[in-house]
Amino acid sequence: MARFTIATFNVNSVRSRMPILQKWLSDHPVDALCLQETKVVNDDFPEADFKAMGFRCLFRGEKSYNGVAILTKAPLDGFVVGFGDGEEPEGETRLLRARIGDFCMVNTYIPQGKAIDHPDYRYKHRFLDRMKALFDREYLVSEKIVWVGDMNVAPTDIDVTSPEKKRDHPCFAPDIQEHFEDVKAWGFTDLFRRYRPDPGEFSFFDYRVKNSLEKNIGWRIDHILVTPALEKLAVDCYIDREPRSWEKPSDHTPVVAVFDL
Amino acid sequence: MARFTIATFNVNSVRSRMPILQKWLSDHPVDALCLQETKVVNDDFPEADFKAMGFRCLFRGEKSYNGVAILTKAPLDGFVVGFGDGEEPEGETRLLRARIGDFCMVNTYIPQGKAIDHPDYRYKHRFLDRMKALFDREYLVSEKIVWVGDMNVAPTDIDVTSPEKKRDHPCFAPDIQEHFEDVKAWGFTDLFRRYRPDPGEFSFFDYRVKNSLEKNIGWRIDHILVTPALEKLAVDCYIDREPRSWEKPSDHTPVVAVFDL
DNA sequence: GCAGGAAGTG
DNA sequence: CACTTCCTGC
Repeated sequence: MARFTIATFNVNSVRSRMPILQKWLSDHPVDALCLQETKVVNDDFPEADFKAMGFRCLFRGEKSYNGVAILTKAPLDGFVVGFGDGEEPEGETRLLRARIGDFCMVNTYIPQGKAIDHPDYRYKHRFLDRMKALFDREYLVSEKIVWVGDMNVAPTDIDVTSPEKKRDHPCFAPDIQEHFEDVKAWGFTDLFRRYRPDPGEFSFFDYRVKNSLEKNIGWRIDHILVTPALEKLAVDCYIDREPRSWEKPSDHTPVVAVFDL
Repeated sequence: MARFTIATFNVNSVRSRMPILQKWLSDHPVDALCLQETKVVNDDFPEADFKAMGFRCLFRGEKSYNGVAILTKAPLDGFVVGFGDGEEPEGETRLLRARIGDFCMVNTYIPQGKAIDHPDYRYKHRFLDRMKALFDREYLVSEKIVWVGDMNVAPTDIDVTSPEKKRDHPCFAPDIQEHFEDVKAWGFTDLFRRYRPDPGEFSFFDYRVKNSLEKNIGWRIDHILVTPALEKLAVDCYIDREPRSWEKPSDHTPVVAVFDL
């Protein structure tokens, strides 16, 4: 029986976040780390730094925006960039998938959507459609799948601070919540909620809201979702608020899942 | 008989250099410190930090460029901003003068000049003219005057790495060297050369020259010049290369003079 | 190469 | 608020 930990962390620029990542990883030697918003082209990804920490690196990024990475201690048994559905390749820096052992890891940075009447919101819905199609097409519910990332959806009222004020927010509007639930219904459980049923825990604290961390004004939009086969092996899932309080933090903070394999 | 030490340091942004300054000053408790290129408006000068280290602060800066400061442990007996010659006030963030006891301190950040055929080079010459006129007008050679700063002139062939390649450099061209010598001839001695006659010691190591410090590729353009009355009291003058090797260094490093009063 | 700033993004 | 790019200066 071996411990296996997975973390997801929207770093808001991986290069700016190296000090935070080094510090955090020295205390949290996770087996797999999924990053979003690396904001760096592949050539400039700080691969050497992660290799020095014992990680294999998978990353796909572009200039300024988006960018995802999967970092694992164990060897990777293959990976796919994007949806592989022959449609627009926009997903390439928002979706990265890997197999490690009998594990399927899916790392997504779902579009934020800007506003519910903005064209990007339609793109966000389309992205969720493509996720559903992806699971239907390429995976089995019986597999050990962990789908993590910045989903840019706070699923319920207890996942934000003032739900009433956010009904038309692109990360909280009922239609996007329903759509997200619909994809999850393919076979996923929200692992954090499985272990922490109470309100008031968030993974994102907007830089622009002053003292958001101290006042605990945030959003739970970063998720770790697992299929039943993995849920059985899970022993914990938590949000680590600490890195959000350090010098030069990301506006997000890591979510961690612990398994006993 | 009391020790008195003066240092000059082009900090290339005083705010970015606070860690270096704190570290260096804790080991080198100088009595007076002259800074150049503070790159900060007066309102944002980190006066509290220097006060906490026991300094009185005199500073004049502007946004992004230039900026000079005189920091002293002893009370200041008056100061003047700029030339006070009624001409263009450009000198205001490049020249600061103070009297402490029977000492006259003159701190300059002489214009770099950009290129010998650039208008700024004429301005550099004009600046030197105004310095000469300043000494003629407001000082006596018999006084104890210390003129320090980033002079942006390497006086001789032993003050740079490859003199042959630099004959048309605005900090090394013969005409600027002669002009600088001409001003010094008013009554100043180059205190560093008085104690260190050998080549190969520099106060500026360009960030753009890779491994400039290790390869000792630099310029001696930061100077401490003294009148005879002060030269008599001097006991040493040296360049401290150390801070240039620390994290987030300035491209310049301090020059220190030691007196026995 | 490393500072500072401005304009644009979320 | 803290990223980005692009600009300037030395």
